[in-house]
Amino acid sequence: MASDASAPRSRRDRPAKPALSREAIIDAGLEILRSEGVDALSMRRVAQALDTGPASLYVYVANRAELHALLFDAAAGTVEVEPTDPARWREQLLDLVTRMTRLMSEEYPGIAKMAMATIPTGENALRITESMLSLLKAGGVSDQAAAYAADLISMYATAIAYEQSLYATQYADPDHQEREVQRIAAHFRYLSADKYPTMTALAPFLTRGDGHERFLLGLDVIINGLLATPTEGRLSAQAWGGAPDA
Amino acid sequence: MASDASAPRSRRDRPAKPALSREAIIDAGLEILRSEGVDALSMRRVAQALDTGPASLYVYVANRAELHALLFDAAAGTVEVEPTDPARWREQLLDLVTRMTRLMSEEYPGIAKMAMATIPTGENALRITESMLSLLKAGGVSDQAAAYAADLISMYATAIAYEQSLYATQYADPDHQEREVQRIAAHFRYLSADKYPTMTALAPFLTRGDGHERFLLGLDVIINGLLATPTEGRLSAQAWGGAPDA
DNA sequence: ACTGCGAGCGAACGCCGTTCGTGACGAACA
DNA sequence: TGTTCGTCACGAACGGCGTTCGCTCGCAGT
Repeated sequence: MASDASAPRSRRDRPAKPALSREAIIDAGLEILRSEGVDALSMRRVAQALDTGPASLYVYVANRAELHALLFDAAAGTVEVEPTDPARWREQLLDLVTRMTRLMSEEYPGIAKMAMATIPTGENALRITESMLSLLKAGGVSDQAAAYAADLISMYATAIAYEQSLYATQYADPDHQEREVQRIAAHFRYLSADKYPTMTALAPFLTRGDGHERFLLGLDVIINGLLATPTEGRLSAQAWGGAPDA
Repeated sequence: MASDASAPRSRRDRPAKPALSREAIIDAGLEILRSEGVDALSMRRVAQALDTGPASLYVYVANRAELHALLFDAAAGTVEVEPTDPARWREQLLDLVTRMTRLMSEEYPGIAKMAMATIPTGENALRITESMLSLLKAGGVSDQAAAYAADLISMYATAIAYEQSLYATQYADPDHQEREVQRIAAHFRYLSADKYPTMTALAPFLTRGDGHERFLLGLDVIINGLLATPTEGRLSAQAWGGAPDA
């Protein structure tokens, strides 16, 4: 929302300090999130950025959880969705989920934590869910399967982003990160082959591939599984693919 | 040396206090986790349960993160794995993952948060991973696919448990929880059909099914997807199903 | 009997989320 | 114009957190 220019007088027309508002709080929060990560995002830190005390925020925001929800949806607003093209549904779906994940793991590191803690019900999150459902329907997925798949895929994107953002913040130095992977790989190799026969045998495979490759493969597995799981399988038709009853 | 009757006696005056140890700390932590949830699990709370100050814990535990990792692995120790029976691999896998999820969402509510924050590398976590890999291999999954699937399935179990434990702690009253679901369902129904056509059309499906049913269906989707995704698909054979090169 | 060591722990530091009471000030009203 | 009133801003405080510092003192080794 743009600043209101129609009101000639404001509480404090001093240009020195932009009036406190929900938008100002969200903007400040996003900036902190982007530059300092989610751990730095405290009420006090946001208040400090707005040159005020933490108590002042509570006029516009009920509590920390609400601030987080607002910030998440504001961040989600930067994800653009394109109209569904049925011929390219799978490609579009992969692209959408990739951008969601990138947003949560790179652009606003740590914001995935917020998405895990609450079901996102903000306007922008709904816009993304709408697009995802539309793409799934274009792919010929049944109503019930699409509804559940949207949940599953969102969860996947969020969990992946959460893990990746954790590594990114924990090992800011890429070399350090590489060394950590090597350390774990070595750990696998020294395991007792008696106790962990499969693991030792598969050790080379356990640490293979970079994050993005693994992400795309997981997405493929989910989508293929969706298409391969019968709409009325061994579970009740009502729960999985039947008609709504309410 | 109780010289002053009004002054509290020193802790040292007390005789047989169970000596502080890593095990005692873990036991106390598990008990708090079980009865009060992960949010109550602070260094101070554990110290209090052991009738001491928080500083004393740091002799045995490096920091909060290490305590969490220790607790997670101790909890994982209560999950029993049975020998792989190739004929029943799928059933056994579902059972194993179900028990993992139940552990994290019900028995030790909130412990899933710890599993998301670090790759579990404790002895008991490895035992479970070993079993999972063995079951996947018994199901005819390729080496590379099994290695990745173990990751994917663990992530799924953890994320599901995390969500469920959050609801459980947030809405301790089951009625309240039910009402919350209804509230969200109503929210979906009142969405603008212009902006969210697919969502409004699918609204009845979006809130259907209880947690456990959804959990099992997701697991089915993942396993089916695993079997349906070609070992050498559109991605390089080296990354997905090829032989190790190291 | 003495000594060195290290476990145990009291106290403190600097964070955190949240609440309370108060003061300032524009708007409405007399 | 003067007065009241409601609301926003905010200083201060409360109770909690993780972690560190340095002291005390029981005990093992001599």
